[in-house]
Amino acid sequence: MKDQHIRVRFAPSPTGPLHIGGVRTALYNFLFARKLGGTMILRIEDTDQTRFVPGAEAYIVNSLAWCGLDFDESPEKGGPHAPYRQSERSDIYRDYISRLIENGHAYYAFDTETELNALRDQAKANGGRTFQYDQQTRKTLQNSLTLPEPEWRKLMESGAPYVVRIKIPENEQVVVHDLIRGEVVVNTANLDDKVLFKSDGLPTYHLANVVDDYLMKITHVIRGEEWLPSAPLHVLLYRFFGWEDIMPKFAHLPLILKPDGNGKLSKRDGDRLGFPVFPTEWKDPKTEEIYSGYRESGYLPEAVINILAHLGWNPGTEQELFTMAELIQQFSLERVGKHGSKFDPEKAKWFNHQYMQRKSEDELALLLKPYLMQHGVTPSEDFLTKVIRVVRERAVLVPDLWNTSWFFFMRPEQYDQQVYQKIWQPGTTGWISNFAKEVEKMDVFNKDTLHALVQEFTTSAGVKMGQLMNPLRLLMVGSNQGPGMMDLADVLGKEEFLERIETGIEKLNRL
RNA sequence: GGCCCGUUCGUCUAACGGUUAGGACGCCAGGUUUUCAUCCUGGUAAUAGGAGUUCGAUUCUCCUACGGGCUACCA
Repeated sequence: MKDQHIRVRFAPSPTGPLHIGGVRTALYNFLFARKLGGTMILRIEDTDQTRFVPGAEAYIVNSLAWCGLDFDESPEKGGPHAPYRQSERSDIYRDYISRLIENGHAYYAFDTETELNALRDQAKANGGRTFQYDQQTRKTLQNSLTLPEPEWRKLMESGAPYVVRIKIPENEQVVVHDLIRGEVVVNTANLDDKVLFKSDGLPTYHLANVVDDYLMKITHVIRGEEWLPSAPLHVLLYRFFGWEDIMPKFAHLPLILKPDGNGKLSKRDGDRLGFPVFPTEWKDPKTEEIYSGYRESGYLPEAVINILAHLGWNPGTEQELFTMAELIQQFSLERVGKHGSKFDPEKAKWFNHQYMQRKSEDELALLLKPYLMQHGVTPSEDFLTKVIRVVRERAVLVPDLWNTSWFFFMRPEQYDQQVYQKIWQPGTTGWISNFAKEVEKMDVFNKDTLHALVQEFTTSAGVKMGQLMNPLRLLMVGSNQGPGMMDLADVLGKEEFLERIETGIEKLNRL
């Protein structure tokens, strides 16, 4: 087992954007493969044509790429087991389903969806029980087990729609060995005769994933917990095909839950609660609805990865921040927890802040550039660096870079009225003008010399620091925001500093 | 309803059967910053309940409660 070549797959269905739960599943597969020198495969599970959403596959690939996750084999990259889209593999499944029928492990069923739905409604009305197509009820339904062969053959030839169902054996214990949960034992009496092959000629997930995992030589199936209930069915299929001894190992990951209330995180929770659930923005092609993404909200991909890695997994140390390389090195399935985790948007922000602080000045400048262009400002590199130095620590998300620095590039147009009312006293205009005159005389203008001047001025004029500094800030920024007053003045420079005092006082006096 | 999985501070989590039950986020308080944040220091706060096994259970077993998942010709 040690020297076996690890092969894992991430197998989404292209029914829409991938939310962060799916991204985390992809991430854990990726980390597992990369750590053990294995192969990471993307397989598109598009056997349900009715749920196909245009653009979803590209979204999945691109958004994972943004997160830093890539594949060794995939639909676009190809690989030794191509094609990697199940819709392009339908002939393969046809062969395998025939084998199951020949072996007596599957059978044809002719009951229509409407008939079965009627039975379900009836069962519900009668005693709250759910109708299942299983070892009991199949005896009373229309299938190749109950109908004489000539009869069901005739039905098929007449073009009647049919499906193929697995014939679940009676009263057997099926054991699933799960790397995260240990042994899960289920009696076949509780399993139903799931459809393996639909009347549209395509397999269901259950058949397709088992056949493909076998053909693609998958060694480990790492997927969400929602698949645990059907894992015994999959084990049975491996057994019926005679592949049980080379069956992949299973690891069912706990789910990511809503931050409030209960239940698994769903696509609408994000915009309902004010945080993204998708890695990148998604526009629903049908409804035109827009779902926000981490990228567009100003999160860094490395932060998103760190958040997800740490949601359900921990290295057993007190390390919180990881590079992808560290994750690859430290990841192990053994240290994945068993229980679901509520997503914490506040901690997500904290992670992003940490990564923002780790960026170099050049990297931050690059992140700020789009906002500068958008506002038509073209500062020198030197000035930009100075600005970044004084605002960087306040940036939690990428847009904060601009939100906390715009006033370095543009003069304030408006002045916060509340702040004005609060700090502007009868003598303020006079003090500021006198102070400005002193500033004008300065030969060297920087944070130290200005600070010295402020101290000297306040003492001799008999005003408090705040009485001078707060109005100055309002004149520079238009509000009570921003970096330290001395840093602010230092970056702005003497000329601009005085200019803003002059024009600002003019504007304020007109109010 | 049935089947399966789970349960340590509000949240994410750590703890070979022996710890004052640790860390992180949040929150609260103080300090720095004469703004707002950041930052620093400190604090608050948990083993769901009940039986058992054991010299000793957060840790093992069972029951209960609660939570979650599944229960489609969807994945």
